[in-house]
Amino acid sequence: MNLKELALILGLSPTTVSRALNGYPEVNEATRERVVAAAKRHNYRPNTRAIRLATGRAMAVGHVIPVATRHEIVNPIFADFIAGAGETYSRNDYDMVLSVVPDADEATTYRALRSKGNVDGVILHGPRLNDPRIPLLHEIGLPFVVHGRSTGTETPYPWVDVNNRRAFQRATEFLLDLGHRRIALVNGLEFMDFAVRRRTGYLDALAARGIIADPALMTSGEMTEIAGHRAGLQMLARPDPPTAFLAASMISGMGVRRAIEEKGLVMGRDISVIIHDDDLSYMKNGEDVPIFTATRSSVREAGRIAAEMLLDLINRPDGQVPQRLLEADLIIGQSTGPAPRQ
Amino acid sequence: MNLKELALILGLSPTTVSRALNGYPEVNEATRERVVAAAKRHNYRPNTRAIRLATGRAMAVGHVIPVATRHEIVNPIFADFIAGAGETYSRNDYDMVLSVVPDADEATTYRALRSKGNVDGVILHGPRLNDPRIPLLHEIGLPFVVHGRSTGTETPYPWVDVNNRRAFQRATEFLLDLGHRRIALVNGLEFMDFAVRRRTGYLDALAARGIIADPALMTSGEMTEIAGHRAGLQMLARPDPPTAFLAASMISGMGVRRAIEEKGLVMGRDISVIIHDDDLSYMKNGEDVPIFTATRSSVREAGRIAAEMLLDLINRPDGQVPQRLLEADLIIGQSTGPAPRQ
DNA sequence: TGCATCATCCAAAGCGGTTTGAATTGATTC
DNA sequence: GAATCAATTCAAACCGCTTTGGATGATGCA
Repeated sequence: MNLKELALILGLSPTTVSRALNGYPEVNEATRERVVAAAKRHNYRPNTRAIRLATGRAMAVGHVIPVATRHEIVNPIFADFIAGAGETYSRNDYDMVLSVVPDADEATTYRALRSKGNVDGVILHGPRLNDPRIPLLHEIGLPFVVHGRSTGTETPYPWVDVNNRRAFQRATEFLLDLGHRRIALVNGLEFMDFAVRRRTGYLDALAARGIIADPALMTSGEMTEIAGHRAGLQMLARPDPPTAFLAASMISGMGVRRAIEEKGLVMGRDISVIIHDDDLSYMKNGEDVPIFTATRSSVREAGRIAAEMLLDLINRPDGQVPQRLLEADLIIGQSTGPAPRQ
Repeated sequence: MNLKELALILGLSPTTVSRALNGYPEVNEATRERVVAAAKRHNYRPNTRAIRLATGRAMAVGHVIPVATRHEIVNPIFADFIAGAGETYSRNDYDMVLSVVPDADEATTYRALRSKGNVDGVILHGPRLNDPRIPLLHEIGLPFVVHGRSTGTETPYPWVDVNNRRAFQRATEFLLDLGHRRIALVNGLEFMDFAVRRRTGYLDALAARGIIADPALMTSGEMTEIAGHRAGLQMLARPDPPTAFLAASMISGMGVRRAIEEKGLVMGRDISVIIHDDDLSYMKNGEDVPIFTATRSSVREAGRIAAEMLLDLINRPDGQVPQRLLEADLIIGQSTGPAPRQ
């Protein structure tokens, strides 16, 4: 069932039918009702491909998932971000198209998406310091929203980000208030912007109390259980081990916990741990009582916001450059306690 | 730069340029080279929207992600499955479009995808017993591949699945061989097909040794850390606790481990644990030495296979109904050992 | 030489919608 | 009674490609 057939059945021109269904004012209300009824009855649904060609809009948003060719890791927060964003897209009749691309080909992918007209805009994931993709997207004129920020990028660009610096600063202050002085940072990869901001927050908090950060207590790496475990073991094996850890994620925190327990120590009593909790649906930080004390910010919510921003940007490109900073909550769980007396 | 402009520049008709670029035989080889060179020079990329309308094919594959309205969980294996499938799509110039849909609206979504012509086929995720989506897709004639199977569905349908029954049977046998008699099953939700098959494998192995399964040692629930932890605690608190656990995933296994450790027991010595390992990139089961003894099957690989099947199905619909059963490896790690003497 | 064949290219008709510009009608105004 | 106007409707162009059905010469063969 297509427009022409429907028009024939109704004894109207395709023009009028199209207008009736799209809510244009220049069509008699009685006619419109007749058309709408007929459309429902024959369950007519306009062909998306035709609409897209006719309107010149893709009615689709791209998410480019870079897969690092070295360490083939897909970011686990991805599923939840997508879930958040997807709801927004569905509501607005946009498609979400995912491109899984070896990170070396990312630039090509954006260019192709643009010139082939597959999408009206994109969400940029995992921004790095001075991320080259941002000027690239500006250059090719494809609307975009960054999930995160990119330190070093001069020209303004749309983003939604968690206040990572502030979150880790607060977490560090909280540990300091509990009497901890040797606080370890098990950070994400520090070419990622968020990781650098977190380190800054951590360092700021230490500096504010006149504590000199010990490079031996700072690592950065993949946010996996394994990496967290390894970092934890290494640091706890030192002659002057930390009494507390800041871990980059739920998952690396679990690795740290495993290291603590392997050493015969008890988390929350001997060693404190604070994680950053993205509030992933399949990786909840406890139900009523949180397992970990955590800085929490829902990545799903971030997805929702980013998607709304992008659709806005696509539909009125003249507006301001939207930017949104989300504050993380500090959730007190069972993994922290006063620093043990030496 | 579009086809017409390029044709004008070359002094050729759009027809010839189109054919030259699409490798049709009826164009002079010299002409083809000239066209290809010009296309590259002006970096012409045909408009996808136009191709789609003209050819009547969407050049896109849909993945419908049902978001359960009750427990808002996004399946964590999703990211890796997508990564596997996405590679295949990119290579074949197909788009992957994700629809995040409240599970109640799933049927409507398939119907709409079909009649609006957004996709040429879909991957069905998370099949249940007697899954109504399978007859639905058959009815509306949208090519599809199921990731998993659906017990009770009579007519043949295309699928790729892990041999879950066999995997859990082997895991159970392995524990039995180690002398364990009280083996607990921390299963996924048992309206999911894979969970039922796993239970069957577990029960088969027990029955083959003449062991009567204890209902108190079987739970099914969300595959989260929390749920695994809760199940572990409950069972260990019994007067006749299990000496071994089978856990449905890496994540629920970590919950079980936490329960074991909270009880002051040591995993691999006091209590054995075997998990099913989907080989998720962000959740590796150890590097050289696996943390958990596990039945392992890469969900990413499954994604790759499913995608290839689907594209095949789309491009020659006359063929056989493809079905592919993947066997899981049994990986011996540190989480299992001989059953302790009572 | 005449005719069939082949290689090469093109005009034009789709694909299924949207949108422009104009036509029709009845009511209103002068 | 003619002119004006608003309310409706429609024919046709268009979006940018693919594909059908020729057209045009050159070549092969009897």
